[in-house]
Amino acid sequence: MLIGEYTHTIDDKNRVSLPFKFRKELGKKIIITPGLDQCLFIFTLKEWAKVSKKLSNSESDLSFLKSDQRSFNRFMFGRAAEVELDSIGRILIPDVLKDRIKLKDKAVIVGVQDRVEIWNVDAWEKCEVGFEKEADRLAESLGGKNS
Amino acid sequence: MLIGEYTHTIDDKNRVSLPFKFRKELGKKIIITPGLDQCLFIFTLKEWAKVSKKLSNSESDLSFLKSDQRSFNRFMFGRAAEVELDSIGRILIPDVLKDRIKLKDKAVIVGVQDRVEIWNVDAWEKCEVGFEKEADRLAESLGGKNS
DNA sequence: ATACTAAGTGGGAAAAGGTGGGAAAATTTA
DNA sequence: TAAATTTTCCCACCTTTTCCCACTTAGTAT
Repeated sequence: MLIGEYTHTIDDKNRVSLPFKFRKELGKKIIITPGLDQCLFIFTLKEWAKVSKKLSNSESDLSFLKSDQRSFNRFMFGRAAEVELDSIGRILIPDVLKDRIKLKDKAVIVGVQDRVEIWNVDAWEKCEVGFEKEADRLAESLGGKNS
Repeated sequence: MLIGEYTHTIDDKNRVSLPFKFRKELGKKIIITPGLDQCLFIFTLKEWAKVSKKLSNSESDLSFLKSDQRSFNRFMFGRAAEVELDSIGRILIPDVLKDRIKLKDKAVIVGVQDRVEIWNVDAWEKCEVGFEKEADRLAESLGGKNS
């Protein structure tokens, strides 16, 4: 399971170390895509296979017939990239994606169960403040659903 | 069952001894996460497996499509860590979590049935005062719901 | 009272993990 | 085709973490 939060440097060659603890589970190649809430998603190849299957087969197999679906799939697939880790576990973040979330020289790398998220440092901090305010409400609301 | 309250030192390497009485039940590895009410939760791996399953299985498998779910999962998984006890029963508290509840050089470690909680000393004392005042009302409220 | 044990605290040395940079390879451009 | 720029691969450094050993304090028994 991918869990935990790390702040790593993006060097002048656009390289970022993926946290050592994630590497075994992520494998040698990963898929990086635009994520929701102004972050990037990283999936294992296996997880990506599931996700992309789910995204296409929502109701009909002909997902391109639904306008919303078309838009969302363009968003996710259109700028997704398969990226290989170098010999010591670093990846290159494609420029489109880097610019999208305004990454500078630091990035926060977060494990969220089955996926990894990449965040702009400031955006992540704001997000964390939000969690703390909302945690009780979210817990109550999710607690209610599952029980 | 995990019960009792202990005050232990946090040394300059962020290490804390888990109370001897908890060690057998906790095992060699534990999961530490942000908790509700400004404390930290410690789960056994087994207990964590249950908790994380509950958190992920919303309705669809693509839990990242739901905004509340994303937030809460970032809150819980994003700052969780799997931590191994050293040879004499100490754990390292990750900086993010230590800062979150403003731990200094002492921590209160509390057994609460299936989990252990870590508290800032002052916060715990306030909390205790609160219990004493509220105990009757809480008892009524819980008694009413369950019976 | 002293010695012994059990549990918690502290610190130094070795290893791990993250960062940076140079040279080789590849690609682009003139 | 050659020069220039970008990308890739590999090696080296350095900080942080981990591991191990020793000390301290409190409780207990002889």
